Amino acid sequence: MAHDRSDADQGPHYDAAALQQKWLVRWEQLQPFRTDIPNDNRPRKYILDMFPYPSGDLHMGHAEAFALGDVVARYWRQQGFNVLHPIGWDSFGLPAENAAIKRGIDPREWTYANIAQQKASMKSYGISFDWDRELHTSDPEYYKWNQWLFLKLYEKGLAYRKESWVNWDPVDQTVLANEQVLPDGTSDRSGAVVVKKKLTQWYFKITDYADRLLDDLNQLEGSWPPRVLAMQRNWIGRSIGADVDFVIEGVARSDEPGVTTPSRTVTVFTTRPDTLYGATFMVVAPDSDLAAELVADAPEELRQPFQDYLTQVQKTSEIERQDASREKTGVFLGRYAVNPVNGELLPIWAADYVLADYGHGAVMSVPAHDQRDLDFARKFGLPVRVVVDTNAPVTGTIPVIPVNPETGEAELPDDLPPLDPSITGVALVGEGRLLNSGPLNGLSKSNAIKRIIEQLESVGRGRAAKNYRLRDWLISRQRYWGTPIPILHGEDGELIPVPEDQLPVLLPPTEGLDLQPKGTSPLGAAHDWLNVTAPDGSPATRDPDTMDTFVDSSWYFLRFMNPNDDTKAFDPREVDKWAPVDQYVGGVEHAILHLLYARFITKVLFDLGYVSFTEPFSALLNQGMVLSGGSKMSKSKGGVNLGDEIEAHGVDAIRLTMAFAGPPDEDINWEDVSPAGAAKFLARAWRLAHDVKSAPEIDWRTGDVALRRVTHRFLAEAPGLVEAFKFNVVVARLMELVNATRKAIDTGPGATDAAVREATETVALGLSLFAPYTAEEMWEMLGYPATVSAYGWRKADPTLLVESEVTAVIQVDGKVRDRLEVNPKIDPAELEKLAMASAAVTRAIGDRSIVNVIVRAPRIVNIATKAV
RNA sequence: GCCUCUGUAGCUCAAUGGAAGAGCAGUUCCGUCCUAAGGAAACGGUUGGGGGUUCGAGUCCCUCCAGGGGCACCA
Repeated sequence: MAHDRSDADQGPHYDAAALQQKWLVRWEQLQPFRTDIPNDNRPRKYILDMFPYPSGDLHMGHAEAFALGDVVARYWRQQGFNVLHPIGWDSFGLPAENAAIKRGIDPREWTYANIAQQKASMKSYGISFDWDRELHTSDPEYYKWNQWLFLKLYEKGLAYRKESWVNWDPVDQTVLANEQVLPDGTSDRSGAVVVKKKLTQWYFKITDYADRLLDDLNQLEGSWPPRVLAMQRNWIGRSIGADVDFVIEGVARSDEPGVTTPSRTVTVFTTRPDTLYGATFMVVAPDSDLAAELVADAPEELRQPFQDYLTQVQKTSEIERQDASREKTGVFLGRYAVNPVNGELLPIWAADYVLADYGHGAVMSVPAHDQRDLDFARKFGLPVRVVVDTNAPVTGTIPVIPVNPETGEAELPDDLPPLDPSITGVALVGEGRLLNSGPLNGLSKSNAIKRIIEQLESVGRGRAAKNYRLRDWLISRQRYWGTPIPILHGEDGELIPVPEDQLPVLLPPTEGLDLQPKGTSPLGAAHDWLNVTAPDGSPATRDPDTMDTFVDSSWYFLRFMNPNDDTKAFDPREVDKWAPVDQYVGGVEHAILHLLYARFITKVLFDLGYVSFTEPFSALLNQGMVLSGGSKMSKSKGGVNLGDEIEAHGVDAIRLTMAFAGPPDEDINWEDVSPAGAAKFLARAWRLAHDVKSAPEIDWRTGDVALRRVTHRFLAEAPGLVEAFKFNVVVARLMELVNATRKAIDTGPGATDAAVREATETVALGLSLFAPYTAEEMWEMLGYPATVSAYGWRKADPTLLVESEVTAVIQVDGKVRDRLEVNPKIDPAELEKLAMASAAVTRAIGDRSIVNVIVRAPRIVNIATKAV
């Protein structure tokens, strides 16, 4: 830390700012982290930090993520690996466009100026990136390959257009993917409440990969954080069940007397086909085509109520609609479906608890065994039939439920038998034997499901089926600053892919364009750009939308192997050498979005034969957030500013603070950590190197054995700790080593001892993972040429790890009665003999008889006794 | 409500089923013209509660409590 010292005789000062200035220049010259060393046959590691959006300056979140990722990268380099640790910029996207609009400048200008600034901050932050591989997704040289990727998906039928209800951000005036809508129904970008709009948009068919995206998560078990795996599984949301076909009876047409509409079939998806005999009505989504179709043939007096209901539903916000506690609403459509197993007529209702875009937009309602259906049935007086015996007699009586006289609340006894759901209002969702179900009676749930599916299949009225919560990925955006979609629209509306050799479709200049969001793409107004000639000579227009920027980031990790190749997106040979990414590092905010898309695109590229692996990121480390006062730190909220912290304590102290704060995946409370403490520790470490009074050539074996043991324990322990991401523990161990070395210098063998040099060099090597400036300086002070990052980790000497004597604990009935200093290789029988000979032990046993003696040499002997 | 992770010293965390530890902070002392760096010592625990398995449990099992995260009208 920089001190204003008036007194120059105070001894050596650790000056972080000076070290930064000195080594930043040296590293620029030495380029220690360039990866493309020819004929390098060291084993490889691909360590990747999620590339940042260029917001202009480094913030706390980046500082933490990059510090932690760099520990891993530097560690593997130190372990003798050829490490690829690249960095790039996720530089397309809304913030740049919005900022540019606000300032009246070109988004390019704003973006690339930000990158220049942020790059400088990142360089001084000392991350061991290979800057030669830097890429920008907003460069035509990059987004050309987004377009290539789009065309590949299009050829494969994985990119398609459809009209659908989409999420519309009314502030940014663009559509959003499902994944970009937060659980509270707001946009993850603008924070605006998302509304539904019916639009024709481009989608990627990620649902084709739902099974693989789900099943392959098992491969990642243990190397991805459990919560991310859980979130992905939830998001994909596979349900297994059956499709059941119901015939809907024709109805007499009101406009043409005597004419009956033909009957038709409606398929519903259910996870509980075993309860089919308990179905008492059917519900369709009010906003589905099916509802409109059914009601069209319904009696006149039912059509108006339906229209009113639909209008009301469409006014309901997504947030409200998803509130499960909200009272059920719905209207009867005047139509009936025939239950395929018993011929019963089920009235068909429209209700907004059924979603149009899940399953078939219709459900069979089994109110006895589904809470939603039961709520609905009770509201509208529909019948309830129990078909599963959930392990207790079903009664129709209302039990007397004791009421707590103080609180006035009902106290339900634990052994309350399952009751008629139509009375209790509680659906019976437990498992049990089937009843009231014809041939299914007496069967268990799983057998009943098997049997009913067979039964339905044999009459062609149903089949086993799967459904997913996952929807297709909507990739169109009505904004300027993104990758143009490489499709032409012909005169007759036909879709014409831009030929590959005409890529990239460049973004037109912003001159004359109004980028102000207005609901349609600004590119639509770029007439010279928009109107083109199709390959067959006919006039056509370009697709005016741009791609979701998550397309850009879904494959960028493949581009780092040859970021400047203008002949292909990536080089499969080079990719094979490095990918998949051995260690991916980034924030948990991408647990679904980016990671799911990248996994999807990787699988597509695998199927297309471009890559030989199906999962892009073999291991994932999620760092927590940096919090201040309980909320995420950001410039806008004021409070602690990264730049100020670095100014005050130095880069190394901040990086060390990040690593030392706790397990990487936990949030950091800035109030709980002490960058000043970290700086103090660094100064202490640095002073060791200053104090060492021996030459590099000195033979460590001549050094003080006690200190050497501490050093070698650290050498033995640290690698495992780093690999388990226990960086905070490594730092704590480093502090112990520094303390032990200090003690050896001041009150032990002194600064000339070989063990002091060995320990100090080990501190420098260990610190080089966390505090590169300090480590580099220490290394130089210790008499070695730069850079410390070129030196390997040292192997612990096993002879220094075994103690010459260990303490064996002698217990009687689990209580410690004596301690013996013994040879670690002591024979169990001998240890037992020694234990029995102990006076303290004999005393503890007294007149009790020995029933068992457990000997675990050399650690412990436990003598179990009982009264005679 | 469901799923999931986590509860050990003031804080952050260690501890192949075998003696409950470290770092930081705090306390006292030494040092100093003053301040700080530096040094020394001691303090700090019902391992969230309760049950079980075991010769032996922070560790394994059950249960409850607390906190974090995710999902939640997806049939």
